[in-house]
Amino acid sequence: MSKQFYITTAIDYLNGPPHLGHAYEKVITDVIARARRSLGREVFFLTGTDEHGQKVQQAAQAEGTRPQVYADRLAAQYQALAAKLHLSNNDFVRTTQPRHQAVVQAMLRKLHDRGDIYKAPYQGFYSTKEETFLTGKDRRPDGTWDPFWGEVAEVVEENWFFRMSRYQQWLTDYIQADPSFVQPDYRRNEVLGFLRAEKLEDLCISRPVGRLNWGIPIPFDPGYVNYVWFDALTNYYSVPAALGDPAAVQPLAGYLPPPASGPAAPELWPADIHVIGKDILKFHAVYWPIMLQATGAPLPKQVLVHGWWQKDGQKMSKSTGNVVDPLAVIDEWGVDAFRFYVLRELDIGPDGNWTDAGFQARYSAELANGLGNLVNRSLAMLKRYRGGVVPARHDELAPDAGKVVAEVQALLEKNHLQAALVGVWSLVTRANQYVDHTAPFKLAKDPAQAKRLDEVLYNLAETCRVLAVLLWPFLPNTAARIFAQLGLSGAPDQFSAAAWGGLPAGHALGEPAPLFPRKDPPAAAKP
RNA sequence: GCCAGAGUAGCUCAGGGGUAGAGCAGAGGACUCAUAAGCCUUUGGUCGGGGGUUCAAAUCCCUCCUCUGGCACCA
Repeated sequence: MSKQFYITTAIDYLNGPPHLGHAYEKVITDVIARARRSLGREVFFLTGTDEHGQKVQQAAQAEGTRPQVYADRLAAQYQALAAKLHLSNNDFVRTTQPRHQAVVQAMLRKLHDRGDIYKAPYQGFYSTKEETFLTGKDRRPDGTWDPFWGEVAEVVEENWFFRMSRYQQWLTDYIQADPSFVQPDYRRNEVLGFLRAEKLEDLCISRPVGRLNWGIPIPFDPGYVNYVWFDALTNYYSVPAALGDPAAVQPLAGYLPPPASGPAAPELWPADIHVIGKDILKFHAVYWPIMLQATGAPLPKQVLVHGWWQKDGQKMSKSTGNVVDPLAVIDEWGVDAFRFYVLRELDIGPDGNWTDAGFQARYSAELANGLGNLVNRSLAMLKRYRGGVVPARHDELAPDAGKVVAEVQALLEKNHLQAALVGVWSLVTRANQYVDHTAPFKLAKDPAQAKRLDEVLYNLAETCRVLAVLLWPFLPNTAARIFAQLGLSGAPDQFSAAAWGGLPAGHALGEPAPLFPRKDPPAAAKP
């Protein structure tokens, strides 16, 4: 067994139902996972939910229920989203799972023994009403507190701290030495920028149980629960460790019970890519590598940072109502149309802007009229003129297809998903041009042109097959439907099958049907 | 405020000393296999303002304007 390609999404905090941002991050991660599998790697794709903390505790309280009951209900929504997006995740981690908590506690004990965790007084301004410490940012310019916070008192309480500050220089050197550790480059520059400008402080990692009890207990101090960092970030590591991955288990030797001997443990750690949103960059590019370094565990190879979506040029917010509900879009347009729009519209990195008009334009122009119509016209002609039986191989479009296949492979290996889609569509366009230039519908009227018609029809059908293979990581449903319409069994899930000439002569097609039905706009009301 | 980055066709953006580019949108045309889709042709820009360097600037320099991102817990 060899090291798998291990990729993760951020885990979602259960403070509300899933929205576009959650769905987007999962789609790009899924495409990378599927692409690597298609290119021959064994892949482990992890997503999950972050279930502890004050907001969950309070939300449960407000409903008069226990936090675990509340968390179960919300987590089910996120699992349903994963299914609805057709994610190919191999596991779904929940931070309330015992397998996760055991690893978190093991890591804390090791760091405590090593002296990287210490207890100290924490001084701050505490709002009893909101049950939270306030920071300087919450203070108004004149130094007073907004009445929203109620009575604010200066409080000193003991807490546990992680000795992060001593790793600042090491981390700076590390990131400087490895340009691919944080991507895109401008995010890496941001990290280096504040590592240069600000002094890292030690991290407060606990809360007294009197204030917060919905958390993983600090194993060496029953008066405290763990606060966020060692709980949430550690999910990436706890799942491999719980599965018995030697690279994850070994650094915690003596702190974790030895894994039950069972089926061969997967080799996952270190993660190849953590896909995250720009809002949690610092935690993943600063806190997390330091936590791992202190633990003596290898660091993930890359933190890949995506941007946020706006709607119609404005920040999405529940109060203004300009939100995009991914589930509603999928119900109306299909999951592949949703995946296509977010992948084609926005490159990984910058912020994007969702517009319904833009969505419909891409659906209509690129999916229905471009890809869908190409497959439909190609297969319909093969059915009509040749009874749906594939003619002898002919290679007229092979060079064009081969060029696109090579280009898309190179782009997939660099996770340039948007550019890869542009590349795939260049083959769609090429094939549509080919139909017009060769005019098989005219050839069909002249019996003397029968051989030429065979050649053209083969090139078109084979191009459709190649397209299915190329599209698999992005639009798995559509790729599978193209295969089915070509009468091919199995899934187009191996990139090597994109090599020209896979359709055998004499093979019988399935039944052609539009892949993306035209959506006529509702009858425009004329004034 | 500080640190990055960006202003190029109606829209989204590429180009980075030598005759302004692509996709979409718009206009026109020939066709008819197909989801009235597709294909071909085409209109359109003093490259944010001003100054400078140069034989030559969208490109390099200065300056101003505007916008965006980041500056420690919202995907």
